[in-house]
Amino acid sequence: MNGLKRRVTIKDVAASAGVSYQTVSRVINDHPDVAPETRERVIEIIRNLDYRPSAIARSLVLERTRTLGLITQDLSDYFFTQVIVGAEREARKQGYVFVLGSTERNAQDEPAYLQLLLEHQIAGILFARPSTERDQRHIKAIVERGLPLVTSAYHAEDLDLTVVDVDNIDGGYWATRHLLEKEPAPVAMITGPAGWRSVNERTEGWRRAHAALGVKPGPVEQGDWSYESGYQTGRRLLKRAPKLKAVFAQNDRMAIAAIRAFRDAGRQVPQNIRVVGYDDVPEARYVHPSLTTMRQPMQEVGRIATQILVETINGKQPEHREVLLKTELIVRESSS
Amino acid sequence: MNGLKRRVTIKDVAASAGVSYQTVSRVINDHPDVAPETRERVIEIIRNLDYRPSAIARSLVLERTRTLGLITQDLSDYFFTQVIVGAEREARKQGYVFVLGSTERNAQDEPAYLQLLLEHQIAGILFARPSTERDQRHIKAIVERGLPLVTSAYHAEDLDLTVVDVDNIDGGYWATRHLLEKEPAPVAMITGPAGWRSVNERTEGWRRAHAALGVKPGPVEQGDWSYESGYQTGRRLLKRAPKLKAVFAQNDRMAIAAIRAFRDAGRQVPQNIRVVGYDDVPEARYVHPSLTTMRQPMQEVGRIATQILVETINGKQPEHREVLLKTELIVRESSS
DNA sequence: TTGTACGCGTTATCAA
DNA sequence: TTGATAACGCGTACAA
Repeated sequence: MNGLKRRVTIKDVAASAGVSYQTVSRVINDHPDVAPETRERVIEIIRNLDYRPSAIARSLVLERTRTLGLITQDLSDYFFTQVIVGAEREARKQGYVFVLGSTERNAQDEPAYLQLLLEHQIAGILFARPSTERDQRHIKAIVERGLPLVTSAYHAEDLDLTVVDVDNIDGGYWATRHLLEKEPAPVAMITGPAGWRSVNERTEGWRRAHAALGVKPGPVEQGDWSYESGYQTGRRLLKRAPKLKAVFAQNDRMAIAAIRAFRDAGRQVPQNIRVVGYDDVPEARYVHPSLTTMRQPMQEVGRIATQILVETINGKQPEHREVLLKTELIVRESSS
Repeated sequence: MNGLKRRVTIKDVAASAGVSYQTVSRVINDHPDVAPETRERVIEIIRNLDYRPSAIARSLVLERTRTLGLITQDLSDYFFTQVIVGAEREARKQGYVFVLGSTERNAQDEPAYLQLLLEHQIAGILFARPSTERDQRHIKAIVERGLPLVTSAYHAEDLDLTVVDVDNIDGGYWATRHLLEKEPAPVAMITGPAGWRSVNERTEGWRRAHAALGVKPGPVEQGDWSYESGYQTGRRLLKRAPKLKAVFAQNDRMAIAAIRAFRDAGRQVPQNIRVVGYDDVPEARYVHPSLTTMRQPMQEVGRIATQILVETINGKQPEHREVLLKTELIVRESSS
């Protein structure tokens, strides 16, 4: 077919070194019982022949792979791509690789990719996608199967999942509090879609901040994280509350688009309306006005999630079922 | 260790169905010689037992996997994440999975992940990253190994690679021509980093557009695709050419940041300076002013690249060594 | 310290 | 139409 050279096997190395292939195996796996000279000679040959042990054959006999499944949804979502970057780095460090599960929005075809992943004998799964009700069933199937599973930002009420996430209550609290401290007026909010835990939590933080400062909460509109929805909900907020002073948008995209909507309606940000977003996407610094936002340690989320996943695969019980990392308020023009 | 249930094997199915496991294998692989009733019974049992053939064992005997390697660099780059989305969808459709290679910027650790990929016996590699000189060596190693390789947007002078890309000369031409037709004044340009083929090509298109309309080309500054560099080069352009009328930035990020720099220097876009970007990132519609840009069919690039890769794996010689898809000019406020 | 036999789950070959 | 057997590359148990 194609010009793929025949694979160099452990036997080739053994023959070339004049030992049994068992000895070569011992060298590869750092077993103690092998004479130093033999070891050196074998290592030399391995290098010369550019021999690489077959992960396939190894997996077959060991009955476990060093392959992890990565389930994601939307690679254009900044949060999750950053999680993936951190996760992949950690996996590589540990000698694992990630195979890409579905990157589609459509949750219905999950069985297909799950099947694909299971056929590939993955040792564990990282769920790097937000919670929606639809895939509870699939998650449950994974858990029941006994397959190690760690999620980042994915929560399920009735399942005892290991979750690595950002402290969204805290994040929502400080985003709102920052606005309230500038001026103790109701802070309107643009939320993400219903059913997301991060949405409920950021909302809870927003509520608590108002309670803490004794201010009545402002109006709430629900978006879907997109620019488009940020623009639309921004317009609706203005209609409902023409004297709007401050807005907390639960992600940067909606914040940026809402600012655009305010501008189109003749309002100035931050002079008339102050805005805080969430994420600290790269463009937050460069849009006009630059955007005050809550920065999240996303790569760190991916790193820790992968670390816990590998530990779980190795039979260790995770110490905590939930790891929450802190956000950081980045103040820029939009709230000044 | 952990509670992983023992895997259901072909033998379990065979025993349960009262046939030899060979017969089961025939059913799985749709071989003709099997009695209809036997087939049905086996299929029934397979479903009941939730049996899935082991891709591992299958790969071992077939000496080829249905695993592809994905080498990428920067998941926060819109172009490549979209390519990946298209690639993953196509792979899944064909029964292949992608394993994630390095997502790091650092080209030095490539051997490590390449080794990891090779150990996993990948059937082919998709390079979804831009050309830089540094990894020529690794690419060459892959090609010499006879491993099927398709790149998207990655070109190498001395290697006969199969490349799927966007027609950047054409894109650069029309971006520039659009500005020149608004007003026949020199168009300044903010390029990407030196050494990128896409940069050279967009630059060539820019040059040709000036030639076509008989206008002397404007000044050129080199950025690195980042917002930050767009801001800095924007400022520098203003210093060099205070009467600047039009700018073509080779990506949207730099365009958005340059607009910000112009604003900070007291210039209005598009009233004083018209700007065109490249990519059509989602925020292009929502920044102020909204951004005129060249849209690229990125998912399509990924889809076609994967399709060609799988064909190559199956021993088919690709018809074209280079597939170029067309860009589309999206006119918005920044050039009006 | 080194070598031999066996098995992991599957497909291909050949015989029945 | 079906079954028995070898083979893929490797690690483990045991023997030498």
